Amino acid sequence: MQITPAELEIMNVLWDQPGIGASEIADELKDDKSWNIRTIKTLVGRLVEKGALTTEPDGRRYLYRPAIKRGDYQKKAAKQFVDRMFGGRAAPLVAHLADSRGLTPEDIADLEALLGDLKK
Amino acid sequence: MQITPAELEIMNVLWDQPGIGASEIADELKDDKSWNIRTIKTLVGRLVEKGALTTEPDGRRYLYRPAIKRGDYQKKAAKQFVDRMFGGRAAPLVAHLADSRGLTPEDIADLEALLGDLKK
DNA sequence: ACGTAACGACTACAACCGTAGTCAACAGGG
DNA sequence: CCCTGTTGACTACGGTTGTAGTCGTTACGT
Repeated sequence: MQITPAELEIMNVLWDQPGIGASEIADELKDDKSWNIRTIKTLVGRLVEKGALTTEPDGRRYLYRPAIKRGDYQKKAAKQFVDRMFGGRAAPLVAHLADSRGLTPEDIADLEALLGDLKK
Repeated sequence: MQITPAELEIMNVLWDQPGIGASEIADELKDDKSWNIRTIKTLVGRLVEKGALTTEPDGRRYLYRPAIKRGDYQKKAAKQFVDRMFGGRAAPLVAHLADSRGLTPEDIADLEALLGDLKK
């Protein structure tokens, strides 16, 4: 199941607040993206078609919630990205992030802890 | 400059062997992708249009080489990916990779070295 | 010298993506 | 009770992407 960047914005809102309707999604996004409510409904509709969202009737409308877990999707996408971009090697990716200051001190601490676990 | 997944395959070949022609690219890819030579030429043409490749006449044909450095592109793509997928945090990405066995022991060693540098 | 094969230039075309409009039904405010 | 706004369903449409075909030219083998 392929989720496009625009669709991912919708998924992110619903992963944070599962079980809301289209207009609540629009409220949530209106500060970042200037999307017409129609656009949001189209994206939601496509996600439902793809099976990425489940629907639950709520009176005259639907409430939506993700059919896949955020972590699962992130894991798959991360693997795919590293494969395509770095031939499957993760270290160069982290090196690039470090180089572009994409790593906060917090990230570095987290990574250290993670590596400690991995070595065991 | 936007490079699509299919185009990236071409770029990867040319980053490894800059200055080859379309049929050499096809040779290089024929084991992994079953692409018609026409398809490859279309992709190459689009990359040239976009300015991602430079051309150099070689008799009756062209030789191609990347106009952008692999590392630069990787860095930009990595940042964009982490922003979209993980809200800019790198640690969760690495955690997912670790979880899906996307990290080789070699990666882990590299990351350790990298973190050593970063802490300084 | 001639046919074949390879080259670049141009064209094709369906699916997908971003962005939105139309339509008919209905719910709620005055 | 009627108007207005909101909802889902369906439709639209230009641009991008993947995948390739056509055409005219030219180099090379025989």
